[in-house]
Amino acid sequence: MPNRRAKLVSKRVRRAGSRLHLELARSIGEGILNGTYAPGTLLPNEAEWGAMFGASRTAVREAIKTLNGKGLLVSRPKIGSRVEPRERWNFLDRDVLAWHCATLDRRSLLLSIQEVRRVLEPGAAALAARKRSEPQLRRLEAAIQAMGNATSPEAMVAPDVEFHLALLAAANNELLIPFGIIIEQALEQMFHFTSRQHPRPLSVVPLHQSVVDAVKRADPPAAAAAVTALLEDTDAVIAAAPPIMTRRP
Amino acid sequence: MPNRRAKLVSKRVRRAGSRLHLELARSIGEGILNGTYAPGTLLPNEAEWGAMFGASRTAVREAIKTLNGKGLLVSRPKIGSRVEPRERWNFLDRDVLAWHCATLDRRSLLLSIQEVRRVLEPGAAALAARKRSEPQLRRLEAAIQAMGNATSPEAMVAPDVEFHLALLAAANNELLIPFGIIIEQALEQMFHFTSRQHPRPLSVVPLHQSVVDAVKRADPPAAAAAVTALLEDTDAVIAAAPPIMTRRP
DNA sequence: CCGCCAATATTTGTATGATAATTTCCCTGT
DNA sequence: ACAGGGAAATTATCATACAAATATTGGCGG
Repeated sequence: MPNRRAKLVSKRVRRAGSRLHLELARSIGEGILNGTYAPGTLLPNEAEWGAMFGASRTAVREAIKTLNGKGLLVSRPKIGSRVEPRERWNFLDRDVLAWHCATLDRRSLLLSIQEVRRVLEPGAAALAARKRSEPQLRRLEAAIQAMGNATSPEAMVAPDVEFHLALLAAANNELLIPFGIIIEQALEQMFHFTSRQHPRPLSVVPLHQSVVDAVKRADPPAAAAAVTALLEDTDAVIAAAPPIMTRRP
Repeated sequence: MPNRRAKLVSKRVRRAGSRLHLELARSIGEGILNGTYAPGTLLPNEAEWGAMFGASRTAVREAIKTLNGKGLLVSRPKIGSRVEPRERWNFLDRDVLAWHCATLDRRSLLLSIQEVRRVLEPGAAALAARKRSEPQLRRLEAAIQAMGNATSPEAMVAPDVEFHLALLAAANNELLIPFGIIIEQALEQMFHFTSRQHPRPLSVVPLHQSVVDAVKRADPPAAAAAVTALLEDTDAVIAAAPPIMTRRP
């Protein structure tokens, strides 16, 4: 009975609703993001992964294909799969960003994201002021209204995200859309970051409203300035939070 | 003899060096990008794709996994694979952008890209002026030197790309890195766009140099302004090109 | 001793067929 | 009319075999 594979390697209890190859991708992907498998490293081959996880080569291959598409690794016959240098990683991919978040303390992540937002969002707002359509304006106003209607802090997050995604969309440039996921991450992380204290200053709704006003009257510099003010508000919240306790639960 | 599959559907001659599943991904991906399969459409199931291309279900599944990772579609049992709405598509993925380029005329693409560059690159340069390291400065200067040494127009493209990627890297924010793909596409397309005429004005090297100067002396506003000047130069080249003949060969 | 070439071994790539799991859809019973 | 259950379609996973690609190794000749 030659190659009887040890079946007890991992008593994997598959969570319902979670596909195996997604779980494998997450597991391997997190290992890459957190440095267990550094760039340039030659990963275990497909058979070994399969043995490790108690999964078939098929499932492993599908996971690897997924990671391949995210720029985390490349595979070649006779060589195996090698971790790509970080500059090839697609940090604007939803999963990659999530796995990255799992390895970074929340404050650093937020600072890094805010930096990008300060570069991107004012410019996007200026574009929106020039190119927005009527339905896009309505979408912005609906988001603001939903923010006003929110009764609890967590009910505020979704409309806030929606507002910023709507603003990106109003810029009418599809190449900007992928940046939306970092906004989603930012606001979600902000919510957890400030959960102990007062969630957001009461000024947020007027601040958002002034963005819409500028966009509506097609005033790009004002739109950019209004967004900048909004971001400074967020920066202030981050800066005011206790510098300790930035690890997630 | 019930379901005898027609084997002669496509006399596929596989190009050397191209893996089958990559070819399938490209074929399906282009179909999605060019609107053959609109968002919300239910795609043929895996067996049907296999029959269409004369490939096995295995290869089809790997292609689908790839597209899945790029946000172009989602698959669910009993349902099949459905094309996602455009806002989920990851346009900052190398392949997606390439497939997108194949469906757009070159001028529109360039205008769209330049719009994003004007939003992001000045800000990135300002960040670089504040946070660049010594090795990053050297990388910038090496790129400029290579540009100066270029004898032919096509020899100019690579160092030009390298310069802008180095500038992005000098901003020291990994979330900006994926954006580099757009720059690569932009400069490559620019090269083809202007291939008939004088490739780039002779002023490009000094313009790049002034960016490095500002970054070196840690002057963020000047760095942003220098990059803006560089982008305006590119805009001028695009505007000056003949408005006809924007289709690729 | 060195360089070239061919055999080889290892790993991914593709094919095939079978079974499991998931979820829509319809149908039946009340 | 409605709830619940079963059938059907499709993806998900498994197992196995073979093909293709390529780094390594060993031999051969100069």
